[in-house]
Amino acid sequence: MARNVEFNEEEAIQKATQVFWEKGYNGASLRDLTDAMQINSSSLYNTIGDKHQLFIRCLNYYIETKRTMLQAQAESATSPLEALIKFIDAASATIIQDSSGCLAVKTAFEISSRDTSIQSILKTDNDFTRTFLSSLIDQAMQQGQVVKGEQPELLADYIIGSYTGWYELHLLYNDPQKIRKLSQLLIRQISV
Amino acid sequence: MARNVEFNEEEAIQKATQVFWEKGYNGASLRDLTDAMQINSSSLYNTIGDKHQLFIRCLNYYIETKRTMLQAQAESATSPLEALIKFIDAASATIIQDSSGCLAVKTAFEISSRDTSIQSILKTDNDFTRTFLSSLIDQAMQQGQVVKGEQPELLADYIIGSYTGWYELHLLYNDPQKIRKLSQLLIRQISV
DNA sequence: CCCTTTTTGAAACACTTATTTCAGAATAAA
DNA sequence: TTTATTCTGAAATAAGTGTTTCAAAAAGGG
Repeated sequence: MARNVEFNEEEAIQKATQVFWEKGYNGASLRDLTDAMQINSSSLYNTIGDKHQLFIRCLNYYIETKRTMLQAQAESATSPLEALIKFIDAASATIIQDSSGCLAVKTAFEISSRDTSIQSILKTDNDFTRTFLSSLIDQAMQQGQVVKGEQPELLADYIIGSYTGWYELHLLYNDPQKIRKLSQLLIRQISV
Repeated sequence: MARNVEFNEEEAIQKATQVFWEKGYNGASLRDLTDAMQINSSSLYNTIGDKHQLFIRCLNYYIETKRTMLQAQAESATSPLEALIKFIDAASATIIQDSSGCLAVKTAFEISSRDTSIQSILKTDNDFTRTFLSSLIDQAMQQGQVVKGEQPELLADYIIGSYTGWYELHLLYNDPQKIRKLSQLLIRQISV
């Protein structure tokens, strides 16, 4: 009945994500994006929408990919504390690998305070991670592997916040050893 | 002999800082900036320079102002641990006040990985804070107010990193109580 | 006062921005 | 094969970008 879409939408989103990741939302122009996606702007506007809608697709794609990776690491653990440690190790390893930082964190600082729809995506992701971590912390406390006396949710936010801090330090110093030491210190602080 | 500059340069830098702070480097247009500074772009280019040079002036102005404020708090303390606690409290209070986050941290995530001159300004500031904090930590350790067994410099980075993390959490949730609890948790973690 | 020097305001600059238009190409059901 | 529908490419759009130009205004020493 009608012509089919020629490009692979998921591949195009991947390419665009890379551009936003490197240059940020404002730093990435539509030409940068369509060049990387190898599609014409009319195709973009016909299927995905405008720059903002494209960014939301990319951000969701990035968040889902990353969450899957981090949790996969934790699931191979044999105890709650080991799962926590694996999660933290995976997080620090990711930071060391990605030279341009975390798209979610970058976005939080670049535009989240001026764009509530994006803010809410990031909050949802944070809420998810907090729930995941505080469940692990709660289990680890009951097994005596993590010091009781602190609220699991607070400790979860503490871990999430540390992760953001490591990203900044890595962006500035590009010193993998620094990040590894900080992540090990965090593990020492929460476990006993 | 010749005409004088009509505008107050420091006031203009202050106004521009506000704009960069709210909108980020890429998000702030030259018209946004000159409107706020209430000067013509020719005056800007004649005295301060282009957008990049203006930003560097603003970033330095911001960093110096903030550093002065935070250290002033610490200096009124009667013991190294109290100085640390006051520094951390002042940091969390600042975060809660500033609805648009920290310009230095925002800049780190927005452009520092692609702009070495700005990266180096941020590094110098971080280095300065680390030296300041690790000196306090060292003194507090010798007085038995902070747990020995960790390197003061690592703990200093730990505090700096936490601070960045709180900023992100505050940008997303705008929940002062959350930041206060996290800063108190940090104080509990380092002191004994 | 004049004269040199510098600053200012308004406009122009060349280029980039995000977005839209539309003729022609591709598609697949009728 | 026709036909209705949708997609694509190239171009056009209008507004915005950072930056420069330049005549006129201001300043103060000679």
